[in-house]
Amino acid sequence: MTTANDIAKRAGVNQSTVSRVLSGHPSIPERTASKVMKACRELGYVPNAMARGLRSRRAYAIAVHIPFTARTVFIDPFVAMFLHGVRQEAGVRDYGVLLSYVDPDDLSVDLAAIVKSGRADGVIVASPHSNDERIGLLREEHVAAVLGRCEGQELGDRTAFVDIDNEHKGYLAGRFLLSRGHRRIGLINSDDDALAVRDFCDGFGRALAEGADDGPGRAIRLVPDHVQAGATAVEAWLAEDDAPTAIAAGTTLLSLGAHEAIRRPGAEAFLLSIGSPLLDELHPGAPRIIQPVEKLGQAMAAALIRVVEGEEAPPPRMLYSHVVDETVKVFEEPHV
Amino acid sequence: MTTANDIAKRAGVNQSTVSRVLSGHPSIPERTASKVMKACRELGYVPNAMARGLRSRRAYAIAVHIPFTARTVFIDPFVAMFLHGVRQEAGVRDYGVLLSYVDPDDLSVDLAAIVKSGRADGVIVASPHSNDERIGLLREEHVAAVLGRCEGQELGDRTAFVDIDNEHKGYLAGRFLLSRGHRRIGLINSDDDALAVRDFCDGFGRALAEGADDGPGRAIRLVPDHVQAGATAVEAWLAEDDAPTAIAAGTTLLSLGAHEAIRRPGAEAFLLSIGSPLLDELHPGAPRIIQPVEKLGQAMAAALIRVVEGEEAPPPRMLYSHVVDETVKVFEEPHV
DNA sequence: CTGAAAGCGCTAACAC
DNA sequence: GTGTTAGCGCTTTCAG
Repeated sequence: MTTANDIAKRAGVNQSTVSRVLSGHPSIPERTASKVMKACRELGYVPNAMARGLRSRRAYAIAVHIPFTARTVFIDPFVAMFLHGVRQEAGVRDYGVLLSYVDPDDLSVDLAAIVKSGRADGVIVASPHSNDERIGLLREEHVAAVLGRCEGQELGDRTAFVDIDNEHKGYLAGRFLLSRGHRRIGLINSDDDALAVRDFCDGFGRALAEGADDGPGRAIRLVPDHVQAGATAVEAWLAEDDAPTAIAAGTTLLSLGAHEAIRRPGAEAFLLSIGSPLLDELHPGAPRIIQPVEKLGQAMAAALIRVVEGEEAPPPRMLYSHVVDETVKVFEEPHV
Repeated sequence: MTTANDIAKRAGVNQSTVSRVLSGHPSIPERTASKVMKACRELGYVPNAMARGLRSRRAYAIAVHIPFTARTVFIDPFVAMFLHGVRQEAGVRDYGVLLSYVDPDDLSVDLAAIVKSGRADGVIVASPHSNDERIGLLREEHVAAVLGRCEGQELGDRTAFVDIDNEHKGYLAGRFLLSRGHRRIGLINSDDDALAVRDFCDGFGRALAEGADDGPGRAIRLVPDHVQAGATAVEAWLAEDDAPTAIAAGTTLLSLGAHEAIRRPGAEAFLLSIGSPLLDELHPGAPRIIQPVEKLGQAMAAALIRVVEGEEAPPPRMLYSHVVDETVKVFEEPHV
């Protein structure tokens, strides 16, 4: 194992000089720096992260907490894309990414422990049900964390918020369908009690109020978040007398289910799906809502790293979706 | 921040005794242990992983290297399930899981660096194209690693191999279709040059030789690994004169594509898919090959941890798939 | 600008 | 059985 001391000897300088060169300390003459760098290269030196972390009281790593219990996680590409974004941003800033373990049978896992142990400097909590009690603990322990939108959460000085604006997403969906000339528009969404779902519905309702024939009461249907449930529900809906002429689906799985339904004989409706690589494969070119999922991962990582590096927690931030139709036309709704 | 010293003072013992208690050292009287544990609980003590790692020269963490560039990774639940398995096993053994960052544009990332830096004790390389040159470096640097099957890789003393037996999987697929009475059976698989694909085809060919009418030459078709490509190919195939009466699909996406094809008018064939939560959603109850994906993650993590804990690298290990049909009947092929 | 030296919190000899 | 002690490899004062 090569240490900074080995480099120092080889370069004929003091070990602390090696440290300074490697951490980009100012006022190091070119000549010294290059000597050191050369020695590093020759010996294939990689600084020991533990020693560095122990001394500097920083892990240069962030943890990502994702409840892997949900079956949906295995199906919806959301998580993979999100993680990709996190890694990208963390990688750029030379931070490691740790998967925070969650025992499926024991959700009482201590989210703060991974930070208290010094393995990570902060946590990204990517739970859709982020208003659980454990989050309060993070703030109490002054653990750096970034969360999605969570109602009723106080802003700790080490807590940042970044999320996709689901209300806007729902509004966007409604506005888009209206813009296509539809007046009886419907939304099928998950019956999950996640905030994301409620916000989406709220936004959709707001759009409805601005131009649809139906009120929100009749235009939104909540079903279990499964392909088959979505297919069944949409099929039944379209068979009704006052069936909508256009439907938006609020989740990836329901989108797939809705696609099943509208191609069954007798059913006919314009369908707006949630976009994902999966949808692109199965229904290329379908009108779809594009969510900035990778960007969400990046933004959460960036916000967290900012906090752990001592900057003030940035103000809550929302990311906005857009609609793509006919593979070229992009539909956007300005967000206030 | 609470340290072992704080615990020691509170419990009225020496700091090293605290260390001993926490690392389950033998011959510690019940009374001392409980005093220490009590103090830990009261102060919410979490040992500092860096200090521990620095001293013991172990990170108690493993890295997972997954090439996140491939679009397929976002669609196929394989990766999420695999990661789940890894985390599960690592969690049980109190190891952290680190995502090894891969710059999509720069695959020259040093796989050994994460271990040399002391952030992780070993690497799981989950690349499907695992016969790339970087792996040789792992062995040269004596980095603990666990790989899938890779042709031509020498066994380093710190290198373990665990993989799903794809040859067996192909054989299983062929045998299953034959067992259902089909004599003209076909396989549609990815045209990717991954070993996994070749092995699958080999195994399928072996089964064919034992009882199908066609030779392997005509019975296997390779197409790009996309839903649409699979659908088109299967549709065309089934329209031919000597069309197979049963088809196996070799990948998740091709399975979905094949499903598209066989429900188009005029096409008719028995279809054996690759199982996944995604398939369950879209085509519940379809005959399918169940691969032990989570188990693969667990097994790779277990093998790696064994190696990093100083045990000899276990011999290469294969995991076997089975077929589920009619939601109850399980079809297995013994593996030699 | 660079060297010397003091630890970060823990583990693991080594004493007793 | 438990205390004492010497570091692990690095960062960071403090001198010079």
